[in-house]
Amino acid sequence: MDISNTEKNSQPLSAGLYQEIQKDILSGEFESGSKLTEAAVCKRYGVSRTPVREAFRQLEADGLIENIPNRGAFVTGLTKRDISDLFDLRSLFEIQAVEWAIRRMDDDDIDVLRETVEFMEFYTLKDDIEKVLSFNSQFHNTIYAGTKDRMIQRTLSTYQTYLKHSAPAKTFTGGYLRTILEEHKAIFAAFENRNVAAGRKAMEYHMEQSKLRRIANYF
Amino acid sequence: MDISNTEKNSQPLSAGLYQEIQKDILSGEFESGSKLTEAAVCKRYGVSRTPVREAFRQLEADGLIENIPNRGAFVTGLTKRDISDLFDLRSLFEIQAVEWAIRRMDDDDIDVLRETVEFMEFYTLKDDIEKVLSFNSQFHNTIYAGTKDRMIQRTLSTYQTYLKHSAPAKTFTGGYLRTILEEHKAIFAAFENRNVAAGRKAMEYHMEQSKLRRIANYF
DNA sequence: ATTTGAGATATTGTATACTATCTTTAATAT
DNA sequence: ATATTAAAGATAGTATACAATATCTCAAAT
Repeated sequence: MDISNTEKNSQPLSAGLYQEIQKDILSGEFESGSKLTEAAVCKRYGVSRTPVREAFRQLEADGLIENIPNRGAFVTGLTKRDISDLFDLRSLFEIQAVEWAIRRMDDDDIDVLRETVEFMEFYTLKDDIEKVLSFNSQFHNTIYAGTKDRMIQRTLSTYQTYLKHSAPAKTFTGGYLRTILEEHKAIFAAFENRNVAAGRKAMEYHMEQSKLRRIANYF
Repeated sequence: MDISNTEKNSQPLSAGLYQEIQKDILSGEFESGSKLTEAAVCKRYGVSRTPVREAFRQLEADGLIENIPNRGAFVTGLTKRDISDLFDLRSLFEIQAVEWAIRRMDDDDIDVLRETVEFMEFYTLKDDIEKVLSFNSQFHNTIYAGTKDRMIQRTLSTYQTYLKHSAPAKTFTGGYLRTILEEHKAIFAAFENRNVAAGRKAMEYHMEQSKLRRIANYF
C-alpha cells in the first residue's frame, strides 16, 4: 500500500504515516499488544525507516504505542473502559472550552460558528451523514480554536480523533441526525447570547447524550 | 554540550534530547517564536540529525514547537495565560483522577501512596525542599497511575512537567512546605477512607491554593 | 529606487549504510 | 535430557549521503 500524497499537497511522509497507523490502531487493524516492526511498516507503506521512526515517536507521544528501547514498538490500543473514560475526560474539557470560547471569541469568530451550524442543518435536512459528521467535527474544532488556548485545543482534537476512529461512525449516527442538530443549535444559542452558564449546560447535555448514543450502539 | 547518558543507562539519544529541549523551551532559554534549526541543535548537543528530528516530532506532539513542512520548527513557548489556563485544566483532571483512583486503587496501591506522604512529611520536617518537591510529584503520579487510565496519566504528567519547569520551583515553594504537606495529607485521608467526595474537595482546594501560590510569586 | 528572476546557498525530507543491542539457534557440557 | 553459552541472525539506534524545497544574493529590467 502506498501513502497517497494526493495532488501537489506535500506533507512529509511521516505525517501521512502517522495518520494511517493511528487509524489502523484505533480501528483494530493492528491488534493491541502486537509488535510494530519498523521493517514491516516500511514494507506495508513503501517508505524507508526514517519517516516510519518519526511517525512512531508521534504515536508514542499520543500513547498509542509503547516503545521499549532496543526492543521495538508495541501497540497499545484502547479498551472499552479507555473509551468510556475518554468520553468523561472529553466532557470535562468540552465544557471548559465552551466557557473560555464564549468569553474569548469575537463576533467574527461567532459568525464562523454560526455558519458551521447552518451547514449542519442544511446537510441534516438532506440526510447527508458524511457531511454532517464533517461539520460536526468542525463545529467543535471552532470552539476549541475559540478558547485561544493551544493545550486544550490539542488535547481535545486528539480525543476527538480517538473517539471518531474507534467506532464506525455511520452505523449509529444516522438515526440521530436531527437530535444531534438540536443539541448543537442549543450550544450555539448560548454563544450568540454570550451566556456561559447556558453554554456549559448545553454542552454537558450534548456530551452525556453522545456517550449514551455510543454505548447504546457499540458496547 | 553533551547529553549525559550517565553510567550504562542506555536510553535512545532522542529521549534525552526531548527532555533537554523541553526544559530549554519551558525555562525560556529558547525564545518563543524563534526557529529551531536542526543543524544548530545537532551542534549544541553533539549528535546527528536523526535523533534530533525524532525529538522534534515528540515536542511537536506536545505542542511545544510548531513544524512547518520544508521550513522548519518554531518554538511555541507558554504565555502567562497559557500557564493560568493550564492550572485550570490540570485542576479539572486532578479532581477526576482522584475520583477514579479512589474507586480503582487496591489496598497495596494505597500503601504506596501512604509511604509517599510519609516521606513528604519526613523531608518537610528536615526542610529539604528538593526532596519534598520530588515526593510531591511522586504523590500525584501515584494517583495518576491509580486511575488505571493511560490517557489521563499521560495528559496530567505532561501538564505537571510544564508547570514544574515553567517556574523556578524553589523560589516559592520553600515558605509553604508545611501548608503543602497538610493539603496532601487531607487528600490522602480521603483515599484511606475511600471517600470520593472528600477526595475531590481536598484536591480542588489543593489545586486552588497551588495556583494562588504560583500567581503570588511569579506573575 | 524598486522589482524580478536566475543562480547560489542553506535547510529540510528521505534513503541508505553502519553500529549496537537483542533474540534465536545450535553445539557443548553436565 | 537439560542447561549453558557462543555464534549467527534480526532488529533497533545513529550517522551520513543524497534529493527536494526554500531562502538569499545580486544583477538586470522597468
